[in-house]
Amino acid sequence: MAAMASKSQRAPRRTEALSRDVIVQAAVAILDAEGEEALTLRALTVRLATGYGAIYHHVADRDDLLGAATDHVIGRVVADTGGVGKPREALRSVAAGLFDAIDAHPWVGAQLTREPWRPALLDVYESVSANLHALDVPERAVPDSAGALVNYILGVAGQNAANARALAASKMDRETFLANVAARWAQLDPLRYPAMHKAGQHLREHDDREQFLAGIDLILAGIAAVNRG
Amino acid sequence: MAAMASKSQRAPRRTEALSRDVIVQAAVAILDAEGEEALTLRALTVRLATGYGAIYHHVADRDDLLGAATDHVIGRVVADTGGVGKPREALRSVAAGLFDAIDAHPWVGAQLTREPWRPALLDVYESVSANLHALDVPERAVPDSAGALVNYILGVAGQNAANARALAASKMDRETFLANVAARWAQLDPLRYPAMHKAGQHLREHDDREQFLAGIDLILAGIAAVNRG
DNA sequence: ACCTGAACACCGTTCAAGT
DNA sequence: ACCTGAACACCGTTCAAGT
Repeated sequence: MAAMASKSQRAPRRTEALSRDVIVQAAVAILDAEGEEALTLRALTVRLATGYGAIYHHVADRDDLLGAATDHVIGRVVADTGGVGKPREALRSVAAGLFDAIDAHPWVGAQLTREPWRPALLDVYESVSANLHALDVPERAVPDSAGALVNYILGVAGQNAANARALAASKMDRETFLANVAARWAQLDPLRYPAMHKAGQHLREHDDREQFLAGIDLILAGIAAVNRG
Repeated sequence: MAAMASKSQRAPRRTEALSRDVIVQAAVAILDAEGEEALTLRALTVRLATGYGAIYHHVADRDDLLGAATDHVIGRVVADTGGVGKPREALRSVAAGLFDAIDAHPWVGAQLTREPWRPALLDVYESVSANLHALDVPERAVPDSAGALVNYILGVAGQNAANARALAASKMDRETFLANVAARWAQLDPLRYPAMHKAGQHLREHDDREQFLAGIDLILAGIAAVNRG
């Protein structure tokens, strides 16, 4: 009743000061809860109880915000895992840490690829290169080797993001979604698509994280083999 | 003058029938010329001299069209290169063919990752798996090995797309753009980013396509090494 | 300096109406 | 069956105006 007394009541406004960091955290929360396309400027103004201009005062545009959110998630992963243990273990743990972060925040997978010059990926490259160096990979072989690892990680990251989007769009639970994918593959013509047909039959026993790490090991074995010869 | 006689003259309409294929080709032309964000429904109606409904009659929505355009570009690459020569050469030539297609149509790189269940990627997986099989990779090792190769290719594809977008946005020519990237890397603190700092100094001698193929060879060497042991 | 929110230009998509 | 194009719901972004 009291609220109705004055016409055209304002929405309650926030009292604490806004900052780039507060905005980035709100963006991450929206992205985690509802995915990339749910991150609209309107949704942000509602969640932060503020106006458009306030957000644009701290952030250049939507892409800048998406990039900052990605850096926010990836930054600590690399810092926490890059220098731990022997180089081979450190490499595996950077990779696993990235996989887990992208699994928890699938939108990061799409974003990492989109703006590769951002700090997030720079840190990944640097950490991978440093560990390869520690593994006694010859200096001139480091860039190609690091590129193979990082690009592989980016590929998996992108696939994860796509899968998460598809899973969300399907509105099925994870179990039935995977069963559906397997069924679609199994239905493929076994003459035209023998490998995929077969893969459809074995999807149950498949673990994404294990396969990801197997790929890392494969590439590390390749790096070792090439530099031995 | 004659045109002015009747008020509210209609835009000239196409005489030939519209088809999904004609629409896909127009989409590819727009994507190649101006990039992904230039592909608007409005731009399509103008180019095809038709209305929105005509397009939606042949195509589910914008994502469907983007996917069909990707299949259009990738489909023939795999068909043309997958079965040529010895398995190792066939594998290299599928990879190189994909690289060249993505280099010529950078938007494909972003799209391939976005909808991985589409025919485009299915064909790639199948071709890679078949050639690994022909390389005598043990059956149970094929999925992980194919995954490593395909995800690596997708990672590079995504980077290529991002680079093309950045190059277009910068409005520099390729030469000065690369020089700028190199300069930015070279400016990085050599203590915090020693590897990237060094990479900035060698970017001139760097060939993306060579590095891509070096990565393929690295992974193939890894596959061979893991299955030998 | 920091914030408000109406207004602008532009999307993808729909659908009643036409042939 | 195939096509038209006004209309709708919704974007990101701007900017005159407020504190």
